[in-house]
Amino acid sequence: MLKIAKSVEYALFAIKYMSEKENKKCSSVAEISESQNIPFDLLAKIMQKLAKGGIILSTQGIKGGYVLNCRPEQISLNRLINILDKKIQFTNCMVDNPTTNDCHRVKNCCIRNPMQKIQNRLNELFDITTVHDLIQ
Amino acid sequence: MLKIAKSVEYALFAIKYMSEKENKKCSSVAEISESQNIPFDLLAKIMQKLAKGGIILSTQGIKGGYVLNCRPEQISLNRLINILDKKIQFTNCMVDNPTTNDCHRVKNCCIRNPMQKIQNRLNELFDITTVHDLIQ
DNA sequence: TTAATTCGGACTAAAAAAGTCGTATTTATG
DNA sequence: CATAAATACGACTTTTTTAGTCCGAATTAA
Ligand code: FES
Ligand code: FES
Repeated sequence: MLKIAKSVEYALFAIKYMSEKENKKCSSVAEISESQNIPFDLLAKIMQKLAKGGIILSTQGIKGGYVLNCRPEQISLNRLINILDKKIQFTNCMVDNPTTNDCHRVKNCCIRNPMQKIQNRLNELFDITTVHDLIQ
Repeated sequence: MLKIAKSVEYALFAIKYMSEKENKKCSSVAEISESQNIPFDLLAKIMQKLAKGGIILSTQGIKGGYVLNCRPEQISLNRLINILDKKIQFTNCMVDNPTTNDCHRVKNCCIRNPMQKIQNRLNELFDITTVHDLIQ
């Protein structure tokens, strides 16, 4: 089944929440988790990845939390997916230098090139789609 | 990870094999499985689905096997995916009449419409891509 | 000092995909 | 008619991936 990971879905709702927060106040994981019905621990991990990925800024300690570091218009779906360690990889040979370890057919794989082309189209689609497009 | 199911990959190789068979002779699962390095039992199930889906015709009994029932140009990737019981479903709410059972957010889900649009684009892509495009 | 918060890794559980097995049915051929 | 080689079909197991949980540490406002 070709599906978008739940973590990406959760990240979208979290970003939406933060983007609607008045005058750039930061939001705690607890706050987002409760209001958006997302498991706390899971969301905590997602937020840490978003912070590492530069999408949000964190403040530690009591009264800490997260703020958006850029506008949803500036975040592509593809970037979000990458930050959350998810991948678009149609076949095992869709990597830079595929070895027989990736797939034994690699030496003489007739589907590699055509598959790559479709995958590229999907990547383009995910590149031009912004988080803003998805949460408005 | 957005990936194409192995069964779809296997089906492509099987169809390629059958399409290259001279004068419409039928191919047994054993024959395809060995030449294409695909687990016998798994391929057997795939072939049965392809037969039910009308892509290939089966002949039972000794000297039986499968023949293509249409040309690879006439089979879209989407059709192949559907026949093999795989789905393109980005979120749980990407169904005809989503209930709160599919996802509790369904009543007021802001990502449903925009997600549906991207998913539609992917479906279009998979509709215009034929098996022939993938195995040449 | 304390309590609320992020940080980060290890772990478990659930779901999906991949693969295996057993038994029945079909049919060409000796 | 008996046999062997093939498909038919469903149940089952294993592996992989995703989702979710837990715990202890570090940070910091009050
Ligand atoms: S599918 Fe295996 S190498 Fe391309
Ligand atoms: S994501 Fe749950 S209803 Fe759309």
